[in-house]
Amino acid sequence: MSSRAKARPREVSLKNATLGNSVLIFAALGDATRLHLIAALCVAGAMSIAQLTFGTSVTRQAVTKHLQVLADAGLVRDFRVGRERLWEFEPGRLEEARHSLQVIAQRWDQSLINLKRAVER
Amino acid sequence: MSSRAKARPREVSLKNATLGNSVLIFAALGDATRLHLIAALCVAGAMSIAQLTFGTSVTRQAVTKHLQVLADAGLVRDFRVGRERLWEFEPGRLEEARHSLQVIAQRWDQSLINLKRAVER
DNA sequence: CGTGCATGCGACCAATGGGTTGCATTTAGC
DNA sequence: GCTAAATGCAACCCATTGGTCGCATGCACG
Repeated sequence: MSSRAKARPREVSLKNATLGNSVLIFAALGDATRLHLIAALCVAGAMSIAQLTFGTSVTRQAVTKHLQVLADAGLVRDFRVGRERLWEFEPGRLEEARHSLQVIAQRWDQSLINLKRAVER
Repeated sequence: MSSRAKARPREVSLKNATLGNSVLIFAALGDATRLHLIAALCVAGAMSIAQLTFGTSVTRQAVTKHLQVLADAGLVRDFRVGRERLWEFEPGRLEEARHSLQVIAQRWDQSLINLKRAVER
């Protein structure tokens, strides 16, 4: 993915590529249970659904659904081992989300600078 | 709930302070309309509800609700000017969210390092 | 080759969230 | 003082989400 291509003069809008992509990620992170799952995968590496369920107060099926949401956001990935399905953390997307936040913050700073410059003129 | 009790020496928790605080922020950011509002406030500074509504495809009341969510997450703040209510972006919390992501990523890196060290031993 | 664990899948349910309409309230300005 | 703009507030609606239960399936392993 990463649709940035040739025709990219200077998109002013924020709702484009950079941020539009992040909505899914932020939404996925905006849930305590899912954040907890990510944390578990972070410290313990790949884990099965049953393992992940142990530690949360919800059922196995609920955990499965949460994992699916995280997968849709590209935050985790799964692979099969025997009769188990292991899930692991995918750090790349997280970095992408962090970058989006930085974009917002920077744009804010730039606006402040512009404002200041306009005042001083 | 959570019937397992005593035999639990080390709470895995990442859900502590740092991240627990961020759930609200991430949830607030996980909506296209709200992200759009933040973007608008970012580039244009403080704006009234009516001004913010112009540009979205939803009603004024919907925008008000979104602003309330953002305010609850500490991402925006408001103040009255005459009969208007102006909203402005609050960069502090965003930085906090970005820091949370970094914490996760770092914990991931650390886990990798630990794993590698354990293997090499 | 049968038993049991780990998971997949679908129906179903309650709560929340995003959105709207309608009406009341405040205040700028003539 | 009256009018109109800007907002507050409450009821209401519907789609999505988080969660459950029940049952089917797949695969290890004795």
